[in-house]
Amino acid sequence: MDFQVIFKVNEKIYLRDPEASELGKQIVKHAIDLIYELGFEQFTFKKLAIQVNSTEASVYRYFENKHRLLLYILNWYWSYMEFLVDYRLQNVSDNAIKLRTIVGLLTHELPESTGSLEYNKNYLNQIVIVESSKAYLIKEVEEINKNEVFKPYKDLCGMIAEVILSYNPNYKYPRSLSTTLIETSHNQQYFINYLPRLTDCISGNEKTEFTAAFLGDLLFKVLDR
Amino acid sequence: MDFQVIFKVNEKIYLRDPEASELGKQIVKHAIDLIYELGFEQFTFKKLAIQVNSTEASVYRYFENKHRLLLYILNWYWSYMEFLVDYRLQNVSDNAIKLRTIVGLLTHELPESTGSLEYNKNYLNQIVIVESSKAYLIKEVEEINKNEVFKPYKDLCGMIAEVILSYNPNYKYPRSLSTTLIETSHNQQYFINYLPRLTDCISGNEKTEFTAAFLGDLLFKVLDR
DNA sequence: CACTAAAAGGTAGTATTACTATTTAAAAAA
DNA sequence: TTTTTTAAATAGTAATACTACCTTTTAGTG
Repeated sequence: MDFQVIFKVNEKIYLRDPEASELGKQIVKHAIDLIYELGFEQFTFKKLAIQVNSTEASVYRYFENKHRLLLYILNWYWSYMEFLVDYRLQNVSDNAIKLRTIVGLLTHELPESTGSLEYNKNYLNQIVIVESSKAYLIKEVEEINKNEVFKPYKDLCGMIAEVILSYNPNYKYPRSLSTTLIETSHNQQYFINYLPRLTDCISGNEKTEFTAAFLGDLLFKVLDR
Repeated sequence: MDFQVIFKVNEKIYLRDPEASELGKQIVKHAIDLIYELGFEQFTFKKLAIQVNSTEASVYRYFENKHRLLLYILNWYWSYMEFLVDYRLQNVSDNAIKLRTIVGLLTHELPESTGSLEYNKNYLNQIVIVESSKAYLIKEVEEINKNEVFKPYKDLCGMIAEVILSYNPNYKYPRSLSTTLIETSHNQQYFINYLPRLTDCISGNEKTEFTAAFLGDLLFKVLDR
């Protein structure tokens, strides 16, 4: 069984729907490659235009600026993650297993699918880890928040919060714990690779499982009393 | 009793010691004001030069670029926070009280001192909340990490980790929990103000105490079993 | 099928940003 | 006082982040 899932990203994020044209699709696809390669700071529309064999001005037809393009990519990711969580929790009745599944999804690479024009999931994952906080840590948050550009993140947070409450209806901070889970999964994965002294991950071979172990331990200790 | 505390910031961070001249001090002081006011993205050396009645090139004599200047400010903050933690834990023998004191320090504004040429502590606090992750979420992390520019952060993390271990010697993730505490304190304080649906803080009047309550609850549940 | 309108994309610019090389001024040492 | 050193300003450049305007392509209509 293999199927393609399409997400409609909030149209306030873009000027012209990148899904509606070949150039648009190339822009998003190559943007993911380039942001991964250069980092968001060094990434420019000029460099992106060269990659897609087009011009800077044409990229500007699709996105107001590179921050909007990042938001587009992250909205896609958050929507996809919410879909994955929902999908993987189907037919699971045990709330503890649900929570473990969520931790697993937040701390591991996205499943690679066979669809042809899909994004590089590994790159996407790294972009989420390194760049996602730059989407909201800006002066214009309140302004752009009015356009619901963070709705997919809030929805994902809400969905996880519901599972937390199902597991322990008396817990007082389901949403804050949910965002802590998400943000800490990014932080720890980043620190393990670049600033390991900020973590307790010592050997290289436990890298992939460390964050899940830490977050799983934390989550159940918090909810089990 | 009132005294001034001076911190020597790692000299690899600057080109010329800003503490050694009047212009240098003005640069740092006004940088804090401007980064607070404009956000790090909109902050430029040109704008800073105008504020200190000098020129762009003169600012460049002190710092290689605005990222280094941010690092300088954060190093100062991390050192100051480590000093404060150490100072406030003197003569406290109860490890639970030590942990509560740490949570309090991480979630509240820095104490305003009466020293004349000091920085605006409120602005500094907001800069830490909003901009600190931008200091390490960059392509050059590994490169600049070699110059020990994150040492004060690691030291603060290490000091908190020690208290965690004193409270519960069996806990397996003292450093990761320590960074989680620090980073989550920033995240939650930010979300409460700008994206409150990502938290469980509903009424405006609990804003100041919410993060401490959430983190205190989390910390002791994690360490008490 | 020709003609028009609308949409998509490209050309060619500008202001700002992020720097640097060179020059001048001020302070310290001889 | 003169020389040397250090600090700061002037005057640039290349790259970035856009914008106004023009051309091409596509779609719709008589």
